[in-house]
Amino acid sequence: MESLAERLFPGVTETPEQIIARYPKRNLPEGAAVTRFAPSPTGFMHLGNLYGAIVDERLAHRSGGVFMLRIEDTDLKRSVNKGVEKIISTLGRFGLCFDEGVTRDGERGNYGPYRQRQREKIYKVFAKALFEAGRAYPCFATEEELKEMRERQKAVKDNPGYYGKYAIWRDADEERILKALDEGRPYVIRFRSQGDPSRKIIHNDLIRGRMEIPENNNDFVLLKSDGIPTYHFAHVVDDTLMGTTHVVRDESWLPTLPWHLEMFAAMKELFGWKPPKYIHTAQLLKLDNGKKRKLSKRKDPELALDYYGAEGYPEQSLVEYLMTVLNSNYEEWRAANPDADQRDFPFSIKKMSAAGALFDMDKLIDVSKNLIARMGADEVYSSLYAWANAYDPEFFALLDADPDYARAILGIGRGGKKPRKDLAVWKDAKPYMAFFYDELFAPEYVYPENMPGEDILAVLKVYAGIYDTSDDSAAWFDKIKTLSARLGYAPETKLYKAAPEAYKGHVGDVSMVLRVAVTGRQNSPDLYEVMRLLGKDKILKRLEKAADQLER
RNA sequence: GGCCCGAUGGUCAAGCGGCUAAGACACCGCCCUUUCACGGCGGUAACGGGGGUUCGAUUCCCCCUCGGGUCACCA
Repeated sequence: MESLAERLFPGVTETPEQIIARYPKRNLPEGAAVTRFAPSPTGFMHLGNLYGAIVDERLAHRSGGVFMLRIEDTDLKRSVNKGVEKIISTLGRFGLCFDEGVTRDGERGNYGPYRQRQREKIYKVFAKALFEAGRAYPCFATEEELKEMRERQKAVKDNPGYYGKYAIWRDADEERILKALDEGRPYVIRFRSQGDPSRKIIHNDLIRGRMEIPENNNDFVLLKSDGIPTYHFAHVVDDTLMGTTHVVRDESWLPTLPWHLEMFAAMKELFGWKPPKYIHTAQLLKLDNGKKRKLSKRKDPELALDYYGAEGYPEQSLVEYLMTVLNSNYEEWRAANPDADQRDFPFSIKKMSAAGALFDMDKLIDVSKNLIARMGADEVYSSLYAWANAYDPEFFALLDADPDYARAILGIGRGGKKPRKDLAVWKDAKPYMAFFYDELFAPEYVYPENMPGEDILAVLKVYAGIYDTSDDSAAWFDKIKTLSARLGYAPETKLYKAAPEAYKGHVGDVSMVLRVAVTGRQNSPDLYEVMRLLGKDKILKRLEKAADQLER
């Protein structure tokens, strides 16, 4: 004769002890943290994912522990083809690599399977054990019934949930259950709570410290009607079997923490299980109409990590920025160790804030500018090259056609004690470099207002005759000074300032004419360097073009 | 609405009973400078309110307020 447990959990042949034996205690040094990144394979990777993953990775790798990837695919609606591939490659770009768990072509490690769908039988074994211990029961309530119930609760201002008198299947006798089973009605397995919200439990969170939270009294779902566990149950089972020591997740999990703790308490009685350490992280917020709110997938493109790739933020910029949010002393450390590897920073949970942080794009841009300013021209070129290859074919073609030229352009003002910081993202490079390429050269001839047209024309014409590629920067500038003086402009700015009435303007004005003619705009990096790179032919053509424009 | 979390300048934040309340970003001014970028110097700007505890509270406790989160067979 088949028992009720066997009918409720068909196909369960193993015992909990057999399974537990397959997941031995890990052999790791004292204090080593085992963490896991456990996303649903939605294919959507966002800032919060990265934020949490950095914490997981740092904790594991700084302690000589293990960083694993577990895929929480218990909800089919959230699964997407290639989702896993996307997760691994995205995190990989940010320098986060897993030691264990799901991989591109399978999985690695002795604590798998690491995809929850493939662990179905394991969960059932433990659910069955809970049932047999009186800590779980089947519930045949339909969705409509539950919905109705919630409405009733709302109407009488009771707390929503499946508890107390609302737990209609909690005390069903075997006869009733068998009848429902015979009728083939779908059912879920619920946890039988013994909690009382008027009592408090003490929880020590690694970020928030000591917390007092009411006990749970909800008979929440362990196994859904398709036999797949909810997140809550899977969390308890997996993180125990896999030996997770630290669970990092965002604070929106705090409200269900009492559920998890009560499950652990039940599992402790049965199998001696203990909960991991919890790290409930603050959320990244955004200011919207003067109000803070959680970043939203629909409304905020900057939530998606793909956004930063397309804009051309170096991956490391985002990591650096997130580190400054994660550990308040990171900036100080970075200032003292400008060239150190970010991984050498003594990351600490103690330095993490419990309060939510507004995502600060200005700060990210600043961080990114500094990061790019520290790179050499070759590194800038190769990163820019890769970015353009993916996002800007026209620009890519130019970069590809003459790598040395591009590298030389990017090398202007780079490498010294006070490097230029023109670039925050790779997208900035095209407008910054555009005038170096005839294909992109789109001049706007705006000359100093104090200069009459004939003087401008004279500068353009005369200079065309005296520019010499072999001049060094001093000789080059001397020529401009001499030209200035000849036309009635002060050869030194100081002279002009001392006696403005004696001159029509100063050498800066004359330089500006040349700059505008050659670069097509009023701002540029060092004009001497610019001209050297452009070469005499281009310079002469551009001077001529500018003169033509003026004469017309 | 119940429950939970949080609260120092516009933003991120240091502070952990006694300070002229750091620093960074942003903003403004000056200097440097042939433009820009960089750099230097300086400036505006904060402990949400009320009660306690204490010789003394930004710091500890309570209440209020405000902000956020969460109340699924989603994670």
